[in-house]
Amino acid sequence: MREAELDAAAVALERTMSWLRRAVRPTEWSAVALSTLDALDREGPLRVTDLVARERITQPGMTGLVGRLADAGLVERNADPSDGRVTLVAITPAGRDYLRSIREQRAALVAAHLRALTPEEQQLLVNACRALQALSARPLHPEEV
Amino acid sequence: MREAELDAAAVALERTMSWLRRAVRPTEWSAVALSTLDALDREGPLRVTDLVARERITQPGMTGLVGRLADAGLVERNADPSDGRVTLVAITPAGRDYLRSIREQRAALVAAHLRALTPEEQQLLVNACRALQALSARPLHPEEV
DNA sequence: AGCACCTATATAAGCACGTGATATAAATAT
DNA sequence: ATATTTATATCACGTGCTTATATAGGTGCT
Repeated sequence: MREAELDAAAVALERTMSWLRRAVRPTEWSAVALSTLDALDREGPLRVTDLVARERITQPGMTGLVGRLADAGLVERNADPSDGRVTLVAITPAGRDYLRSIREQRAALVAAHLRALTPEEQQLLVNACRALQALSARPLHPEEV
Repeated sequence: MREAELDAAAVALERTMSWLRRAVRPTEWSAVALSTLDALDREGPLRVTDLVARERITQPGMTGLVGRLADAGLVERNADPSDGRVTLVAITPAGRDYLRSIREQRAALVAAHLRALTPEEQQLLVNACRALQALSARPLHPEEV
């Protein structure tokens, strides 16, 4: 029965994800691009290979994305002094600004919807915040499922 | 301060959405396609225009998507007896089967991650289920944000 | 040192799935 | 009846991925 509850929670989360996709205004950058910027913002400079492992995307896809982000000035590519093969990707101030503006805009939209829920429902979601953070902090191993 | 809590919850939800995108295995069908199938499954046959209003997609895009789904046998297009212009789109049994298999697979993956959280965190998420359902049931007006 | 192999990234060609502009056909209004 | 509006379809195109392959740097063995 605890299993059933967890399954129900998983389904609810998945459906909420779908709702969020429809709720947020599409941006000029793809979901992968935003997620990549977020990773660089929170974890500092990363190699292309690291980003490939994080995002569900192929290596050439990530190379192309990094190239477009660099052209737009949102990230910069630097050489790794200790290994001539790798390119270290770092977010720029402009990238941080852009990311923050998107986050604020989306949070405002979602918060507006939250405000329309009942106070009890709002409280339940506020309480669940910690758990959501723990969940979304979980690393993803490519071998699973 | 309640505002701040709601904002924090909104941010946590948004970040969880991003995590879910990375967590789930990409399917042969796009997120829009799955969301469209879900809408047809839960609300019954809909017109192309209804689907356009639900999903963040243009009308030609939806016409194309419906065409591909129909070619794959997941939906069928029928004429509306009361209005010769509209095509009513309905999910087929094969479409339902496919949708169910995806939902089960994703729920299993998310549930596996939930099981790795602390019991308290699990309980918080189980409790928040009702609120998530209420949130994801909210209709989206195109004029907002 | 020299050679084979491995690893990190880049390049190239192609395809899926969107977009905007426009066409067509049915309904509605005058 | 004709004009206008509405619902869908078609067309040409672009972005952002994909797979396959190339290139250049690192590693290990003799």
